[in-house]
Amino acid sequence: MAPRVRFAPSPTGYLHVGGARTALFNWLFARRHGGVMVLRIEDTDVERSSDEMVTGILDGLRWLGIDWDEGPEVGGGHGPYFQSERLDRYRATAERLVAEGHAYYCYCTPEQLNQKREQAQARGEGWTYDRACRDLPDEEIARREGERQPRAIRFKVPDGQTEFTDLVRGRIVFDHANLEDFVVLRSDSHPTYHLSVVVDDVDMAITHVVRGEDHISNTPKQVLLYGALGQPTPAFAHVPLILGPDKKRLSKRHGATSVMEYERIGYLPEAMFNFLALLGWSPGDDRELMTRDELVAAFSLEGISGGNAVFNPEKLDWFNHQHLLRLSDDELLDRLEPRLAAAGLWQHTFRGAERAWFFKVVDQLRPRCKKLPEFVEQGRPFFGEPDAYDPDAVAKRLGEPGLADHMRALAAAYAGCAFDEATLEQVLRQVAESRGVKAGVLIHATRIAMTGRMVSPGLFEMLSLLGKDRVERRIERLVTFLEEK
RNA sequence: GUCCCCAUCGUCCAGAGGCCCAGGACGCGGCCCUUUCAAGGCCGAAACACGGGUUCGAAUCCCGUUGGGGACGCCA
Repeated sequence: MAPRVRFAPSPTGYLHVGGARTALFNWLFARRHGGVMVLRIEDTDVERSSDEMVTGILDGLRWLGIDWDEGPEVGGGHGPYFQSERLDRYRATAERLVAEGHAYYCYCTPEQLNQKREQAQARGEGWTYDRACRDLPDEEIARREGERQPRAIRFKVPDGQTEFTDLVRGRIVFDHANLEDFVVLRSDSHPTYHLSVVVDDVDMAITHVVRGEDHISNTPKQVLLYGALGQPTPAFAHVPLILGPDKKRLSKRHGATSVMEYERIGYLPEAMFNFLALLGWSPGDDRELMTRDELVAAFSLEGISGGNAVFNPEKLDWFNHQHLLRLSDDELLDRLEPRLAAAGLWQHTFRGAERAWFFKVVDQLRPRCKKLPEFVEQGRPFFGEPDAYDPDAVAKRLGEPGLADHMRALAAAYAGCAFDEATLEQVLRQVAESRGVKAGVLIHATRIAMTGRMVSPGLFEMLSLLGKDRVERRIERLVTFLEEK
């Protein structure tokens, strides 16, 4: 049977890297086995959920290339896929549990419970619900119902143990003594997570629940619910968490955690995808740089490691650089256009007459850029005008006596020569020799003339790409600058 | 406090009893290339948390300790 998995985010925040990786593992598993990827929005927390967050999450998934077969915007035969549209299902199920003796009405108020909890904590003890309402006499219940007293519905946890097999960790056993009679339906008749997740996973015929390790301790409660509802339990796979450098759960204070933030900073989705996939999982061999298809082909839940993983930004940068290096010219062009346009450096001719030239420039930039914005900055001398001369560059490289004259001589020589790299280099070296200076003096000065900076792609490649007019103009400008200095 | 999970280089992983005085990658150091900066190539430093078992033999299995993480809500 084809597996059915789901990613079920709560729209109380943007898609963060931890959630993205969970979604990614689910997706890889579904695609690997020809299964179905379901996207479900868990918006039962009315207070904190918002539509804006829903779109944000969908955008994040789409950016990463994680698509879904059933869910928002695509529909499917097991919907609705928003929990807020399924409230009747949860209520009916909760009442059914009560009717069948698996759950009971609890009239304790949140205030009372908080008080008891705080008292216990003050004593340094944990607190679990004291089952005050578990065995209320029928008349008592009838009376309170008659008075329409607000009440929640709690699951009646039986004595014993619950065990389940986790696909990444093996057998896990919980003693019911450590489980409390948890609420399944709140007094406002909204379901809690435990109920809604089980009802939905049953309704949506989910076969494999792949989620964060923080859900392990919730699992026995849900297994109990499956049992009470007479449903088989799905397979579980709890994936490790992503940690910050301080080994604490990754959060805002560690820097960017929103997936779309990485898009904004200039990371490639394929790099992010590759990096995230390898964070806590490996194909079993030494491969690291992988395409989406290779990852799908190699994926297995067994390859997920048990320990938490620290998010390593340097390695993400490396992945990004490697994927940048492997992008086709056209793909790179597509991703660069909006950024160049935003910087006022885009010409429509880059897709037409100057297309080949554009790609040559980009080839020079590629090995030097780890993120997209660097193409804009380093490409500025090619696509626009050079920056103002960097004071450090001026101080370090323009101090040679007679430099203005040397540069004038270079300009004169360049005026009459072919503009290929080899000739450009040969001519420059000849000028340097005839004037009795080291070639480096002219090279560095010319680089500053072209870019305003001390670092750039190879000088002669650059000169050739810039063309005679621009090279002459920029050398003249430097000469003027030197003479006025 | 109770319960659960985890434990190989700084970091991410490989390793499913002998192939391991532990392999790859990022990062770091050095060298080469070189007009700068990268890229690239080569070399190097760097780990089986600790203690008991089991076994002819343990990074690999078991127990304990320690350490880290997670969960204990009418949040998801």
